[in-house]
Amino acid sequence: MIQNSLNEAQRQAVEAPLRHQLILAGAGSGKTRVLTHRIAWLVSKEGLSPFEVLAVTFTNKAANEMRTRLESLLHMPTRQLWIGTFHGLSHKLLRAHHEEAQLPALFQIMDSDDQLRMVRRSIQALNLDEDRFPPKEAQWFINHQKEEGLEVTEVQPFDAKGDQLLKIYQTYQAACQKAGVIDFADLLLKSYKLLLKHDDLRAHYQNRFRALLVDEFQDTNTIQYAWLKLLAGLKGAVMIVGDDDQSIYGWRGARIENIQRFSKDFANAHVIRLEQNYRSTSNILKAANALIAQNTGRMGKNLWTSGKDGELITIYAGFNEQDEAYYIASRIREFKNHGFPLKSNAILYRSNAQSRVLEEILMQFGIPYRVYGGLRFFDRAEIKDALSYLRLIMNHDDDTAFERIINTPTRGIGDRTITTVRDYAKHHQLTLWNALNTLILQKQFAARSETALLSFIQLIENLSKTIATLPLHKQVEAVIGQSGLIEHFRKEKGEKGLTRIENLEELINAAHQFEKEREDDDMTPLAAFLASAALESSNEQADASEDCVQLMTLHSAKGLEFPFVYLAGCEEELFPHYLSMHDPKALEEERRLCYVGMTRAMEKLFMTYAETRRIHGKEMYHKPSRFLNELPEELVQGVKFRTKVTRPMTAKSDANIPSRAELDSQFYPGQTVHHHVFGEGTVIQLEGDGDDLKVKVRFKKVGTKTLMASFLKAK
DNA sequence: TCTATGGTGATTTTT
DNA sequence: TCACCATAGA
Repeated sequence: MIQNSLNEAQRQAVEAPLRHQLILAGAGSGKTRVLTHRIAWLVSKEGLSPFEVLAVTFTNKAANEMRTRLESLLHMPTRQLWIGTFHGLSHKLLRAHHEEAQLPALFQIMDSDDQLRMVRRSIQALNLDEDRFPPKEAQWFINHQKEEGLEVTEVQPFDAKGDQLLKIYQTYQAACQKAGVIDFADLLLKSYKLLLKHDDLRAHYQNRFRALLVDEFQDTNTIQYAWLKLLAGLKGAVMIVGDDDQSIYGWRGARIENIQRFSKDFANAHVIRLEQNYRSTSNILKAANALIAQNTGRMGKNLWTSGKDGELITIYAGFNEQDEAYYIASRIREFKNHGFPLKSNAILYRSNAQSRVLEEILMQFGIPYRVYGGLRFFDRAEIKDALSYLRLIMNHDDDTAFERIINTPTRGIGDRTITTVRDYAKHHQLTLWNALNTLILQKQFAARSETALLSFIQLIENLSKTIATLPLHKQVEAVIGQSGLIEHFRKEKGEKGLTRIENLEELINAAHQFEKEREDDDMTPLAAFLASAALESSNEQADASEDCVQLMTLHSAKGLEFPFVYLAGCEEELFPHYLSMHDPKALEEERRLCYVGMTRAMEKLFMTYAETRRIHGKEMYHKPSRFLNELPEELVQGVKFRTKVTRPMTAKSDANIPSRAELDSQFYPGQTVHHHVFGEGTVIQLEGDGDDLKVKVRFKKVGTKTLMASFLKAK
C-alpha cells in the first residue's frame, strides 16, 4: 500500500465541508483512515473544537484504535472528544445524568450471563414452567423489545404467549430497578429515553455535537439508529461509514436497511464510494466481487486494486475433514519453510466446532496455533466471583452479585436458606441483602445457618470498611485475599484451580494497570473499574509476540487481514449453514460472510471442503458449497471440485512458492521490521530485486511506506 | 456439598 | 459425538 496521501474518493470524504455523508467503504479501502483524517480535518481546518465531535464505533478495539491514531494526527490530547462504542457513550450519558434517568448513582452493568440468571429467577418468581418459557427465549424477547426501543410499558402483546413474556419482562425489569443494575440493551434504551424526555438535556447535546461520525454503520440496530438521529438533532452533520456487503449481524438485530434509510432521513447526504482496495491481490478481489454480485438489493460496489494479479485461488477437496486439515497444515508448514511466520496464516471456519479437527492435526504437525473467541478474561467464573464481591461491597442491593457469592466459596448456606431469603424479599419488596438482615433480626434461621449467614454479612461489612480508603488495586487484592476464593480454588484438582488463582492475580494486575491509565472522571476508581470490566471485556492479553497460526470463525475475522487465508468447510449445509440456507435473506447473509472471509486474504486464498465429514457423530456427505461455484473459473485452480476424484491422504502441494525477490531477500510479507525513524511495522509486499529491492511496510505509527530494503532492520 | 449419571441438543457474538 | 445441564445419591 503506497498511501502517503489520500486517494481521490478518500480526499473528497475527508475534506468535504460540514454536511451529511454516507461513505460506502469496501473491505480494505482505508475506512479507519478516512474517519480519523476526517475528524482531524474538522478540528484543524474547519475550526471545530474536539468538544463538538462525537465518534461512535461498535467495538472498544475500534474506538481505542481511532483515538490513538487521532492523537498522532492531531498532536494533541483528545480527552474532550467523545469517541467510544454506542454502549460506552450511553453509559457516559447515564452516569452524568443518573438522577434524570432515575438510576442510583452506583448503578451497575450486567453482562448477558448475569442477565440470563436474572431472567431465570424472574420466571421462577412468576411460577412459570421453565420448559414452556426457556430463559434463553425470554432473554431474547426482552432484548429484542429493548433493541426496538420499547420500554416495558410500551410493549403490545399480540398473543397469549406474548402476554406471559411481557409479564417476565415486567418482573425482570422491576428486579433490575430494585437491585440498581442495568443490562446492555438498557444502556442504549435508557440513554435514548433520557434525551427524549428531557428537553434541556437534549437541547444541550444537540447543540454541542456539530459533527457525528459512525463506523460500521451496517451493524446498527433500530435503537442505535434512533439514538444517533436524536443526538444529531437538526444541526449535527452526520457521517456514516459502512459496507452493506459486510453486514453479517442481521441475526443479532442489525438492520442493513439503516443504510438506505439514512439517505431519506438525513437530507442531501453525499454518497461516496471507497472502492480502491489496499489489502488483497487483484484475483482475490475479482473473485470476491463475482461472489457478492449474486446478492440482490446491494448499494453496489466493485473493489479494485492497482497492485498485482497475484496467485489464483486454490480450491482443495479433501475426502474427509482430517484430509482437509492435513492439506491446510501442509501448506502452512510449506510457507513456514519458506520463511513466512506462522502468524501470517489464518484458518477461518463457519462454526466453532470445526476448530477441533484442525487443532488435532496442527498439533500432530507440531504447529503452534491460537484459537480466537474463547472465554474472555472478564467472563471467567473466578473473575466474575471476585467482581461480584466488589459489586456487593459497593452496592449491597446488587442482587445479581449477592446471588453469585452468597455461597461461593461454599460456606454452608444451602438452597433452602437462600429460597427463604428470596421469598421474603419478593413478598416485602426488599433486596436480598435487606431481606437477609431482616430475617436475621427475626431469628428465622436454624442455628447453623444463622452462624454461616452472620459470618457472610460480617465479611462483606468488614471488607466495606477496610477497603474504603485503599487504592484500587489494594481493594481488589484485599477482597480476593479475604473472600476465601483462593483457598476455594486451591482445592480444585488439576491445573484448573491453579489457572483460576493465576487469573485472580492477573485481576489485581489489571486493576493496577487501570489505575495508571484511567482518565479522571467523577466516578470512584472502583466504580469505573467495574464498569469497564463489564463494557470492555478485552478479548485477551496481547500476546501477539507469539508466532502462531490463527484460528477463528468467519464472524470474528471481520476487520482483520492475513497474508494467507484458509477458508475451511466450504460445503453445503455447513457453509451456507443448513439453518440459514432456505431463507433467501439469511442465505444472502451467508454469502456476505463468505465475502468477508475471502477479503481477509492479502496474498493467497485457499478454500477447502471435505467430501465427507462427521457431524454430530454421523458421517455426512455434502456437496461443495454453492459459493465455490459462484467464483469465476479462470480465477480458480487446484483440485477440480466439480468432478469427484479419489485422492490419497497425503495432499500434494499446489500452493504458491514465493517469488525470487522474496526468497533472495531477508524480508517477507507479514514480517515485523524496524526503521530508525518510522519505528515498527509489518512488511506487506516486496518490489524489484537485488540492489533495487524495495519493501512496502505498514508502520504502526505512520501508515504505509515503500522503502529501500537497506534502511530496514529485520526484527 | 460433592460427584456420578443420563438426557438433550448442537450457527454466528459484541456490548 | 460430545459437552453441557439438571437431578439424584453418597
